[in-house]
Amino acid sequence: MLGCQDIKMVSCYQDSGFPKWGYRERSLSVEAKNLKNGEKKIVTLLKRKQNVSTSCSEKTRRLHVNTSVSSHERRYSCTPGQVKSSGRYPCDISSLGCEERNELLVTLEQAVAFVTTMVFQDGSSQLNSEQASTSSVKGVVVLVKNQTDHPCPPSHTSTGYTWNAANENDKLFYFKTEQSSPWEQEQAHKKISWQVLFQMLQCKVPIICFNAKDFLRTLLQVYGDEISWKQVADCVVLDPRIAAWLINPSDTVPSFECLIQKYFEKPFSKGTENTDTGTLRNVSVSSLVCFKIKISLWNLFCTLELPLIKILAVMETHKIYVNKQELKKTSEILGLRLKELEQEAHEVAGERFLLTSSCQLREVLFDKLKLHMLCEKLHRTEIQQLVSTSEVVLNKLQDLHPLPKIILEYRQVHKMKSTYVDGLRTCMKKGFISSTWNQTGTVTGRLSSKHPNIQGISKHPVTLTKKQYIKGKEEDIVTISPRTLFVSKKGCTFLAADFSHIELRILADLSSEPELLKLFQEPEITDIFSTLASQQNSKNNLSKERLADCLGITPVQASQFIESFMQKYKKVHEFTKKTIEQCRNKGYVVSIMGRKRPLANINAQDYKLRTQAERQAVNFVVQGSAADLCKMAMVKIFASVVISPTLTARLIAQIHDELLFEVEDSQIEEFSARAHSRLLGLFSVKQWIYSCRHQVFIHKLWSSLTKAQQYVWLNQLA
DNA sequence: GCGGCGCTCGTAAGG
DNA sequence: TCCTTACGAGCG
Repeated sequence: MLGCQDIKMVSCYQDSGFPKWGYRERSLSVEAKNLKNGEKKIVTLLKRKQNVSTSCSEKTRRLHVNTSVSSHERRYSCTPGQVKSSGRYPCDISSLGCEERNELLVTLEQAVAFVTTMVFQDGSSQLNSEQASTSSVKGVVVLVKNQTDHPCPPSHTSTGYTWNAANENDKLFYFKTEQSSPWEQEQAHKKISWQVLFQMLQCKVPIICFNAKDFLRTLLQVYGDEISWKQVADCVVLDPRIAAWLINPSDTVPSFECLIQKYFEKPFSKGTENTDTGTLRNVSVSSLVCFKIKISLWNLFCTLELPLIKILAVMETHKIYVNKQELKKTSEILGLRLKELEQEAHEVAGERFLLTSSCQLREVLFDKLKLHMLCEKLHRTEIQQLVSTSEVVLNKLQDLHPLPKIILEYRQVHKMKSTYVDGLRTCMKKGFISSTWNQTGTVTGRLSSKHPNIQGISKHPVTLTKKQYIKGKEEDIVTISPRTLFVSKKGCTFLAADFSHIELRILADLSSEPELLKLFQEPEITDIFSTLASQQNSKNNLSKERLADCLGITPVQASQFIESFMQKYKKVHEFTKKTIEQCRNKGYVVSIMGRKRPLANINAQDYKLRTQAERQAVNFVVQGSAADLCKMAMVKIFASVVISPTLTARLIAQIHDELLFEVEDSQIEEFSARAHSRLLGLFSVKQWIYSCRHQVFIHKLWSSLTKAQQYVWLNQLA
């Protein structure tokens, strides 16, 4: 699988606290005179190797060419400056004199790549901490790759690496981000730091960093006054972790060390013992990582995932304000309601028990009341195969006893309180929240968010039917809608741009079923259709009369509709069969943008495992492709805001098929129009909170596009 | 004996 | 169906 056409990324790093780094016979001592223990740790170097195969060299070189044109031009138009602390010594830039600082800035202009690593207070770094360290950031180490010659002579076998990790022209420096010294000195240091960073960001030379998102976010947090989010959005970052995840989204890479383990300790190509790895394995001080991205993933990596890093970093630095008073009030109201429900439940059950415990509830419902005797085929739990107490089961038991209904309401209210109200409060600092976005947390290519999980915030309001919460006020209906707890900044509005039935559309396209595609061209039918599709069980027979009634069409038309519906099923079945077949042959499936998911169990003996893998394969193609499109939309809309001199709209969340923005009221029209034009109207843009005060922008849908436009769109992405 | 910690399980929200 | 996060109970 990993042949010479692979793009190679090579990284050298220091895995002990020892303040020097070695590289094969060339072991270079770093006298970190200006650094403290923890700061000495890190030297990273990551270098892209030039491709060897002529047939793909064009492709692999693209990033290099694209990103270094400007610096390349500059490089030959001026004399390289000599920075005193040349190369091997990570000098603290605060110790530099005025001239030396200028020299440093000149050096930066000539760089072809930067490799950065954050160092934390506790002495750990981005390379040896398990995950985003909770410890605060102390400083940043930067390696400036400054070679004017070609990085590596081409080699013609996968074993013939020429590791050219350290170049004489490379510079290494360090700057603090924490406040420690007296104010004036601090300001001076801060100034040079952000000048350096400014230079790094705007020169469009790749910044290579493990966990690059955390790095960029920190920059925005520390230098937020000096460096704008649009500047950060403009830089070029590379993150080996993302690359590893693209190669196989299933294996998690918790740390840089794991990355090395996976891509270095193992032989690169089967059968041949790499002489370089053999040598290097013996070098106990440093390790190397080499990971590879197939050509097929390169485009996805560069056009989608890398730009996303910056977008997520910017999103994480945006403050989403929360209505604190409302939060407190609703928490109390919900708490009261829970108490009431608890009491009611105890009364009807005839005993006290813990309502939140499914075990205890099971005892009451089935051991004591024997309700399962009166109802057939109740769903069971996954592992222990006990009768479930899930919503579905409770709904079935509703008419047999008053308890299930009480439990259902209790659960609803409890979920609301614990997750959306109290949970949100624990994520808050000073009246606002910022989610953490994980780009490599899913196997399907989706994003995930946590603290709080903004993607999981309930859409639907809960209404409390009980009264007398507030004395004297006979309020008997209170509705609580979690999304309204978020408040936009003054003079701004939350706007949501969302795809409509994205996965179904993708299925239509992938199964290339004309009947199905046609359905999307009739907007009125679309909704009903999708409702039917989601509700319709294969067993549940749909009569043409009922459908005719439902759609307001004649039974003849209805039966035609049903036929096309069944036709769709047939085509979809063919699609799933084809997908599974491909997966069996290749061992993996791909999405429309080339995202991969290997499925080891696809050829398993075990029926259960095999069929699960089959479902996963089909699901991946659809869900993964949808994720591709949504990410693409994100990148495009974000970019259009970044290049606009006027727009200030902030992307604040992605809820899979929906993008949430905070837009200045005066810019709503302009923003909507731009979002719309960028995506050929695939999005509808409307106010986020679904209390739907007014529709801001009426969209054109996919369905209203011509076939040609649809193809343009899809081809653009493919 | 008790509380903290980490784990699995069940449930339910998002898509 | 599948894939996420979050929460609480219960166990060791």
